[in-house]
Amino acid sequence: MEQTSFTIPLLFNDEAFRHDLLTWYQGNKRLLPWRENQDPYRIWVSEIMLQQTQVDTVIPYFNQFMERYPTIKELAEADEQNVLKSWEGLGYYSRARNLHTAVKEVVEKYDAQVPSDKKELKQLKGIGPYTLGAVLSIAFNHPEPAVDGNVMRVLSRILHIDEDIAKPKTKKLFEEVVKEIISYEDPSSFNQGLMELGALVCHPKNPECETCPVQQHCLAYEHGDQKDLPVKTKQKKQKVSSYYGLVLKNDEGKFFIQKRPDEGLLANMWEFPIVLQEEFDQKELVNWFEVEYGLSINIYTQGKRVRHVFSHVIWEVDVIYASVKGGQKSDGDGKFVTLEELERYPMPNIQQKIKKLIH
DNA sequence: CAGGCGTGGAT
DNA sequence: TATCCAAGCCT
Repeated sequence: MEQTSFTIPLLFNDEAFRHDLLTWYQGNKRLLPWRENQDPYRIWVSEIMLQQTQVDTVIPYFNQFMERYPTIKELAEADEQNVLKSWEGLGYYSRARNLHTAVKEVVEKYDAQVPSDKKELKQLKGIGPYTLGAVLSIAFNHPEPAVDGNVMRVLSRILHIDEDIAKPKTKKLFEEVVKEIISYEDPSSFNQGLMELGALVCHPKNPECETCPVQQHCLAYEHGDQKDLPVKTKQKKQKVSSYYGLVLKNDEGKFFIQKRPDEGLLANMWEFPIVLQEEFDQKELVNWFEVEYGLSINIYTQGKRVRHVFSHVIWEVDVIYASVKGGQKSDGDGKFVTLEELERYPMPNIQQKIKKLIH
């Protein structure tokens, strides 16, 4: 039997819940860099970085990003390559490109002021339902829901909602729930309090119910089945793809790298050339490279296999070392650079692994 | 809607 | 090692 709507139980004391949550949050919130003030730009950047990324991972990136791009205008004027370099290692790189695009739009259309208007904010690249609510509530104190994984987990337990949180439709349900119980006195602390509770107390596994500030409001705790909530369907297993990765060095000791396409996986990041093994056998590599790049290479050894797990695919890259004649040629997005120059190019972690094998 | 889109921490 | 999953968005 599918549940298409949800009504908050009459038993649920939303006023007492707000009070208990806000009191706990006030006394237990972490001191985080993006909580130092309410600068909408800082809140915005932090929310983008925090998408699917843990707080401890974000902190150093956020601090360096703010040091390098203290204001919207400075970010808007930056080269995308430098923005990606600042994002290097953080993952989901389209976040950085979308943020850069959005910031430029804010400079042009809104005089470099982050719009507090819901419709204007929502139209910006990279701002979806969650980030919209987060920026509106945290930066502007608007009573808008900001429903992320924490909020769905916490509220699914509190209100005993067993809808599959992996389904888009379920998030809308939680947004409706939050609209009904959010604090109009302090929407910022309410939204952050729910997330903070999810991060510090109401863990996915082994929730610390005994010390939970809203235990008395929790239906799942009352039922004793908090470990069965939230309901979430499993993700599919990643498929493995095998590649050859070519570390090419010319007579000047420079290495060949290229820029990836402007969309798809690792868009606009740089890499040592790779090719699917199912498309070209190792015997065909020399000819393939000649045809594809117009360069004659000489393979001299095969190195280690590098394994890298992405969110949806696994790469196994056999590293091939080769020399190349001449190599001043740099048509397309490929070029020869020294190891020192290589440091300036944004490269994803899989490529960093390959780079470390150079000796 | 389902699937593409990174990385690292926790168990 | 395997699996989940973390302040999601885009197409």
